Amino acid sequence: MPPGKPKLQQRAAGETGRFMPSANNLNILNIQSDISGNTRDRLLAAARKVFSEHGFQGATVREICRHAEVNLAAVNYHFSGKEALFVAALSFEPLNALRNSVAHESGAKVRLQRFIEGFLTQLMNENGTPQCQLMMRELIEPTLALDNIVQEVIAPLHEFVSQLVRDVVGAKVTPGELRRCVFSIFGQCLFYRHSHAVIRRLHPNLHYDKKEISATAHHITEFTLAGLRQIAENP
Amino acid sequence: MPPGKPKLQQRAAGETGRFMPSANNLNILNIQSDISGNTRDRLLAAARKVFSEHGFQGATVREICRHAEVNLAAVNYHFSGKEALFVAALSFEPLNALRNSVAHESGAKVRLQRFIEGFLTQLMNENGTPQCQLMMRELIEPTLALDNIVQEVIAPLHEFVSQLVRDVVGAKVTPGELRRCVFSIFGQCLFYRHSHAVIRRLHPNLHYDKKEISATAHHITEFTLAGLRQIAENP
DNA sequence: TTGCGATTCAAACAAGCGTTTGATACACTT
DNA sequence: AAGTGTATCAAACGCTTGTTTGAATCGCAA
Repeated sequence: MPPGKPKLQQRAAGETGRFMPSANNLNILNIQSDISGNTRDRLLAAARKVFSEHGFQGATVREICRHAEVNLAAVNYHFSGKEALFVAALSFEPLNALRNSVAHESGAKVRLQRFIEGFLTQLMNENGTPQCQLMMRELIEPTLALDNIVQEVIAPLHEFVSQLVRDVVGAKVTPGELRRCVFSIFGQCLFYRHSHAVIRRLHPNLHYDKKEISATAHHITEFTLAGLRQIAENP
Repeated sequence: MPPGKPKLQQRAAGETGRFMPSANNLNILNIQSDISGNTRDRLLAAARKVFSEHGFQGATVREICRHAEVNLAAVNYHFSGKEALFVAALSFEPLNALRNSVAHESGAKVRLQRFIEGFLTQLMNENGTPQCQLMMRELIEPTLALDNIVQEVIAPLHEFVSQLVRDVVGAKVTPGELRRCVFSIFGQCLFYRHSHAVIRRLHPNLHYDKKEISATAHHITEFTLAGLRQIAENP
C-alpha cells in the first residue's frame, strides 16, 4: 500500500521501476516484448494513443491499462486518476517547437508555407506524435484542461499566425479581418483532422502520406496567400 | 406492458398520446407547461438538444428524459433505445433545403456567397435548428450513423460545392485540386463550429450574432474567391 | 360498466465505469 | 537475515449507465 497519500508521485526523471510484474515477465522466456520503458511511461504512451482515438469520455482506463500491459490500479498509483493521467499525457512541446523552428525563417511567405506544412504534418502523421492529435481532440470536447491548453499553446499559436498574416497583408488590417484570416488558415488545416472520418468515407482510396500532405500544404498556402492579397488590396 | 415486441412503433404521423402522466399534470392547476407535443415529439426535441451539446457518448437518456419531462422508460418504449433515438433525432432537411434554395440562384459567385452564409447560419445559429449541429457533432465522433449521413447529406453537399467551384475555376481543374478547394471552403466554415469552445476563450467578448455571421460569411466568400482565382490562373 | 389496448410509471436489473483495498513481491539498506 | 519502502497484483467497491419489468392509468369501444 502506498504510504500516507502517495498520489502525485515525486519521481526523479529516468527512475526505473523495481521489478517486472508477473504478467509481464516474458523476459524469463527471453521473449522481447514490444513494450518499452517503465510502467509510468507505458501508461503515458498508451493514454496518448487511446485518448486521441476515443476522446476523454470514450476512453476507459481499462483499455489504456490493457494497451500498456499494466495493472488496472497503476493509473491511480502513478497518477491521481483518469483525469490527472489525461493532463499528464498532454504535451505542448511539438507545437511550440514548430513555432520556434518556423520563426527564424526569412520571408513571410516562406514562414507561412513552412508553418502550414509542419502543422499539417503534426495533425495528420499517423505514425508520429499523437500528442498533438490528443490536444486537437480536446478542442472539440472541452471538458478538462482546455483553459490551460488555450493559454499555453493555442493563444500563442494564434498570435504567431496573426503576425504571419500581418507580415503579408500589412499592419493596417482591422482586428476583425485579421482574426478571420487567422481562422481561415486554421480552419483549412484543422478540417483534415476533425473531418478525417468523413474524408475517409468520401474518398476511400485517398491516403494522407507524406506526398499528399505536401500537396495539401502547397494548396492551402497558395489558396491562403491569394486570399490574404485580396484582403490587403480591398481593406 | 407493450404487446409482443412493441419496439419500432408503427405510429401514424400526428397521433397524440392518450393521457397526461401524473408528473406532468400541471394543467389541472391551469399551469401552462412550456413543453409542447406528445411524449415522442418531446423526446425527439430533447434528444436533439442534449445530443448536440454533449455528443452521443456524453449524453445520457436520463438527462434527455428529464429535459423532455418524460419517464425514463419512454425512450425504450417509443424507440428501441438510445441509439435508435439518436438516429431518429437526425434530420437531413435543413441542409438539403439550403442546397435547393441556393441551387437556382443565378451566377456562380452569388451561389457561393449564399451557400456560405446559409451554411454558417445553420452552423452557428444558437436559437435555430440543433439538427444540423447534432449532425456536425457526429462527424467528429464517428460511431453510429455516419455512413448513412455521409451518403445522404455530406456527399451530395460536397458534390454541390464541387460544382460551385467548377463554375468559378473552370472545368479543367484536376480532381485533386478540386477536392482540396472544396475542403478549404468547408474547413473555413466548420472551424467556427468545431472550435467554438476555443474561440470563446480566445475572444470572450465576441458573439456570433446575425451581424457577425454575415461579416464572417463575407470574409470567407472573398477569401475563397481569391483563392479559387489563384487556382484557376495557375493550373 | 366492463374490458382492452396503448401509454406511463416507479423500481429494479445487469453491465461497465473509475477507484480503492489489502496482500504480495521486489530492491535496497542495515 | 531481517527490515523497510516501493511497485504491482487480483479482487472488490460504489456509482452511473442503458435497459427491462410489472403494475397502474388513460381513452375508447362494446
